[in-house]
Amino acid sequence: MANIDCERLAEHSATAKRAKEGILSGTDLARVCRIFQLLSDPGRLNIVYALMKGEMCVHHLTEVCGGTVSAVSHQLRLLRENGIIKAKRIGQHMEYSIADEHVCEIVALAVKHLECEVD
Amino acid sequence: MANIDCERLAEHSATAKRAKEGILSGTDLARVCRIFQLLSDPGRLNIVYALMKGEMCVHHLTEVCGGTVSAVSHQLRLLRENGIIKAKRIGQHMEYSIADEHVCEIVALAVKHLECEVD
DNA sequence: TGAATATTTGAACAACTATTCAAGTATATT
DNA sequence: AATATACTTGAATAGTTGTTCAAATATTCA
Repeated sequence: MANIDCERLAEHSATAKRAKEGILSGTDLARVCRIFQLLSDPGRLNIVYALMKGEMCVHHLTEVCGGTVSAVSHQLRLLRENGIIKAKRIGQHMEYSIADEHVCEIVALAVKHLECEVD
Repeated sequence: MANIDCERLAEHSATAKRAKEGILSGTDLARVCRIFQLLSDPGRLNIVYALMKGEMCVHHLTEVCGGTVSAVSHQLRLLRENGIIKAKRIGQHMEYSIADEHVCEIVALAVKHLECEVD
């Protein structure tokens, strides 16, 4: 029997069809998720956010972001392995810098939108 | 003794000072991380991406995103508790939709940038 | 009221992740 | 060569997270 919801549910069905057609491929999905995952840790986000201000060595990054040098180093490795940052040796020091500007834009957008929210 | 790195290291130090001044506050950092964390799971990202196409009920979402109804429901709860989506009862169904357009923009940017990459 | 459909929920379990600590490598200085 | 500084790495551990399964709730319809 036709009830008041039929129209709305038909729309849902049409939306589902469109959504199914436009779904992200397995590899695209995995790549986008991986980026978000890397940015989901406070330590790593701090590092990326700090490097957006300029190049720095591990000691300075640790000073800015807190924690131990070892923990920061582990996080730097993850970010580097995933192409978000890059490293260059300068004598005894390693100079870290941003490798993927796209990721910076995503971070900048997220921070900007956060500040828009009124709660 | 002055070596070739001094200038660069002095720059690092100045960058560190700037980075320290501009660091995200504890709560801002946590909120941005939380958003990224919610988007870092393939199931949840699929859900958000699907809802960007329009409103849908749990059954349709499960059809689009795969997995079991229970798993999708658990993920919907997390997204809802964090204000990313909202729900409305329509008879026996729940109609889920986007609550935070900012998050959609972040997802859209991430997907768009992914497609720019040449590798 | 009772059966059917749609969704939620809690508990348990397996998989993953971040940190710590100790030991390792790399470079510079003496 | 020996020491100091800067950083990395591996293993262990504790905490977190996603999924599953079974049971519960909510609504509709006969």
